[in-house]
Amino acid sequence: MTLADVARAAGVHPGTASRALNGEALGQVSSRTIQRVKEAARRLGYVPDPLARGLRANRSFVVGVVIPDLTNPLFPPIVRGTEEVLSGQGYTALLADTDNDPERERQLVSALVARRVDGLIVATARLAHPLLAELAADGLAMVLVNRMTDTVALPSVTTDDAAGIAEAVEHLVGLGHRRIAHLAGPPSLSTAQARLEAFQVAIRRHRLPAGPDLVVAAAAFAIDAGAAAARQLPTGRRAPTAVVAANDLLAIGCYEAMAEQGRRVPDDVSVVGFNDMLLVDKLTPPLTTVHVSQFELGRQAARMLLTVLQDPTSATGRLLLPATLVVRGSTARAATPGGPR
Amino acid sequence: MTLADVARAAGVHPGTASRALNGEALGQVSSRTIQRVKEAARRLGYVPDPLARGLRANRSFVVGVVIPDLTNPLFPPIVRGTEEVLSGQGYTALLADTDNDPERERQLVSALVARRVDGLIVATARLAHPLLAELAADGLAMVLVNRMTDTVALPSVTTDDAAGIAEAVEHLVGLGHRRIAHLAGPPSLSTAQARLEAFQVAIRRHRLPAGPDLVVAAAAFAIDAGAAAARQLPTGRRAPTAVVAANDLLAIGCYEAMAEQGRRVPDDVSVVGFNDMLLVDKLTPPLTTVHVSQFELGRQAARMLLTVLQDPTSATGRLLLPATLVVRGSTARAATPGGPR
DNA sequence: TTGTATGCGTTATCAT
DNA sequence: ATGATAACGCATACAA
Repeated sequence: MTLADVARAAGVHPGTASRALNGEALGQVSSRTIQRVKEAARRLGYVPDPLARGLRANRSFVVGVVIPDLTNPLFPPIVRGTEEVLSGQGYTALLADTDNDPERERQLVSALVARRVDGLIVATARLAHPLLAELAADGLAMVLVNRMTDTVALPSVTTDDAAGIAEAVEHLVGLGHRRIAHLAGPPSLSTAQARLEAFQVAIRRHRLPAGPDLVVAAAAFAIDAGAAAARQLPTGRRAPTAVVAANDLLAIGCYEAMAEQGRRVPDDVSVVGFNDMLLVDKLTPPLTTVHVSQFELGRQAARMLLTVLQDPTSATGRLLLPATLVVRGSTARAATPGGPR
Repeated sequence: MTLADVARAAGVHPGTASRALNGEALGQVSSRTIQRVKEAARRLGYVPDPLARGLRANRSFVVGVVIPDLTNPLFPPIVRGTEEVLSGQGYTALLADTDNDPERERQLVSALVARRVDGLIVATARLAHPLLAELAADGLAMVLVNRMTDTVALPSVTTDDAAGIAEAVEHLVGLGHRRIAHLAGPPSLSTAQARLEAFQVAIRRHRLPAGPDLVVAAAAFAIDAGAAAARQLPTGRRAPTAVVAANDLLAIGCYEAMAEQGRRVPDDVSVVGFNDMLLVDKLTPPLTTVHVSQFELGRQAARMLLTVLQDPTSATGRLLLPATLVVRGSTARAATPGGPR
């Protein structure tokens, strides 16, 4: 079933049939012919060939979704969100999992570009990211999700990290904590940076102790890295009574490190995570964490990209989605040394 | 950079350039020209256009990956596995998340077919699955992964469910358990069916009590459904001392139900899961479960599909990947009533 | 408003 | 062994 078949059945020229089916916007085809052509198309079960269309029109109705690691529970909901709104608008998602490897990312992205993707939804942004700058310079439509870039201003949909961290610290302060530590993420990522800065702001606002030993950066957003970092927190008298982790995985690593040191959560030390990842409510104790709707992150990113695709002149900026603390069992009132037991 | 550019740079005709770059198999082009063309292509950074190639050759080098729910931790590793081997062979993965909705599945699959996918990797198979039968009848290349179909014989890569369940029951019997229950999955899925059958076989082999109250099917492979099912297990004297869950999520639901009933895991009741999902080793107690390499499942499925695509006459069957028990903290020696305390 | 012609980048079939 | 040419299915600039 090709366009030519439909045209023949409708008794018009293929070119006319094409216009009848597509560019209604231009309104330069008689409504009677439109009816005839559409009817014929329906009757013949005609379905346009995206390949031919893409080859000719230079658009594919395919969007590339670039993910650092699908195995990280953070990202599947994002992908689902994008996929949902994209497929609703006739687009499909071409998935690329970079495995956190910039080299692999380059390869996969060129493959996507070679396939003439109409745009990219990128969840792999690092603060310094030459590749993204190049792509943007080439005029490729692009929306960042979850993480942002430092070097080049690109449309993005991220979490309101600052608000989330502020709320977390507020919560701990309310419980009487004063020595609060931060388990930061890898400094190359905007999420890590934003949460660290928000933490420092909150600490200053509440005039809490801010020794440099109370901030340790993990090498990656992963359980092991979180445990390793948590082991470097001060112990004994200088030990924090609460830890704000930049991410749930780091918080889980913190659980492990605390257990090794014989410190109980939350009796001896409170722990707060970030993201409200799947299953963290099933841990012992259930993790108090900053909830983020990853799903909504994906949906909004897709919407933003579609907006850009449909009107390249439309203004795009940075959308920050709300983050709210959900209190579970990993935070408790600070033990007051010398106070009531 | 088009093929014509490369041809001009190499001083040959585009047709020749095409042959030089592709059909080496036919060996009908002088090796000197091959060198020249390849050199020119490399120098110019030529990358073939998959759309044009697909339009002409009637293949897209795109494979559709159909997933029931990317949010279920079982599936991301499978997707990654497929994506890894596909991208290694010049293919890309078009992702479709059906959200467990057959209607949505139909839509998404037609979209994939319209895009001329060369084949499908399907993780959504139900035992009775008309859509898959239709597609197979239409000659679409297809490999099932994780789940199989009953009605039509399709190439598949799944877990050796029977072996895994057998080992789990063996382990429990070795710990002295005799009243062992099974938390089965939804009967429409091959994985649920296979695990249930394997459980019954094992029970018979060991001549264990097999009351019908010791098998409860959950409505879905989900935590809530698992908890609901576990609540229906007998309590009191007839209560099982061990539960084999068809899936880790069901096992987690079982944890909850047992906690509600005041029964401790593993002291009062042992629990075994299936899949060795992410984070189940961080639960309290860490879950004893049957480990399956979902990643490998995805890789092998992709390999099988590529084999079919490259040689449609090649024999394909059912590949069963090994499943091995990993013992953690959720299983313990059976309390021997009247025995030593 | 509709028809005509051309080209998107490749590959396959012919001829040389 | 290579060159010439057509065709894959569609969209668009131009002509009518």
